[in-house]
Amino acid sequence: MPRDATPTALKVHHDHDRCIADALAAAAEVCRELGARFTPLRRRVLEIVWQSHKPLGAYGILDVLAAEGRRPMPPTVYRALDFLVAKGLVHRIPSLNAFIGCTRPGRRHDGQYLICHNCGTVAELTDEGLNTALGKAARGHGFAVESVLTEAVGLCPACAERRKTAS
Amino acid sequence: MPRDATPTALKVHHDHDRCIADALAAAAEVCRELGARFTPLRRRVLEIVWQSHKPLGAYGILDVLAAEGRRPMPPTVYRALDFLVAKGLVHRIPSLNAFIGCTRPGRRHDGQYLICHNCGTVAELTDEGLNTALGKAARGHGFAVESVLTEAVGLCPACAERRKTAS
DNA sequence: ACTTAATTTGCAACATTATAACACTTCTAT
DNA sequence: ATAGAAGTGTTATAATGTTGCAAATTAAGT
Ligand SMILES: [Zn+2]
Ligand SMILES: [Zn+2]
Ligand SMILES: [Zn+2]
Ligand SMILES: [Zn+2]
Repeated sequence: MPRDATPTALKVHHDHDRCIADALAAAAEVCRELGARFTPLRRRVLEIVWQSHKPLGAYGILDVLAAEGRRPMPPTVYRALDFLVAKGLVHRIPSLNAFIGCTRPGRRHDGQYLICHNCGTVAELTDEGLNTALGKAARGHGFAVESVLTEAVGLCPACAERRKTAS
Repeated sequence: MPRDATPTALKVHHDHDRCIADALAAAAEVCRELGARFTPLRRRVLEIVWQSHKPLGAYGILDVLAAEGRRPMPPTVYRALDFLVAKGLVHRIPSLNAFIGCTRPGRRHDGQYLICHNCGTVAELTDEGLNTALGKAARGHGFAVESVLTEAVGLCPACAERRKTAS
């Protein structure tokens, strides 16, 4: 896969079940490599995050789990999310208080998140050039960057198309 | 002032009272130009935000106002903050749930925020090159960026110096 | 000046997001 | 088997943010 292929979230049609299956398999592999435990709860939370096309909040995850009989309390879900974020399997989008599955798990990376203000989907870019450029600019002022999170708000391709057609 | 002069927050010594006075004067001017009302409450909230060297949360502002006799309720402060953010006088840092005074009020801009994980100060950069680079990358995937917010976490010059000296 | 409309602030109640503390269970390693 | 570590369940609470309506203030028109 080319380094900057268009993020799945920006593609109109794709086999999302496959996305989920791949993500879970990759997560299991990452955990195995890191010696971390990919427990049923963590697996299920990751799956729920991936099943949502939009970023999902912790309480949204709780609702899904509640609907399927389990009745976990907030700390349970937050702990699973903390784990998934720490292992780089999920990203938190601070401006949305919500989480999305990482499309490039395994390697550590700083992402750029493209948030559609019309449909709410979020796509993840990983442009290292942007990060190094910021690192350089900050360094010029004596600031040593360790991690970066970029949130862009705008209109996704699907919504732009829809808007054009409607007019 | 050169376009990318080092942000005030990264300078070790400066006359912060002067910072605050300048910011309030600039805010009054911006509001006048926009035909917006710079009421005492809004002015006071902006002042409180500027008086803090670190980003301040809405409830932190409430505490300051409460300590001086006034007992405003959360909506009062949130509305003042909404106004100040809308007019570009204050920025919200989502990952901190907190606010900082804008160092370049007036012109609309997307900033990069340098958050020191040691002392908590935040400096604002405004590197348009970074924003246009992200805009271009996103556009390559069909996404039309409208606004960007970049949060970098790392070590500020003062803390780096302190750490070097201590070792 | 007087009236009216719009904006701003006060206030009460509530909604959402996140964490602390501790008990209990499950897994891992010796 | 047993001890320690890691994970989960549970209760309660903290921190952050919003809705809706009433009262006060301000701006604008007559
Ligand atoms: Zn990622
Ligand atoms: Zn969209
Ligand atoms: Zn600014
Ligand atoms: Zn610092």
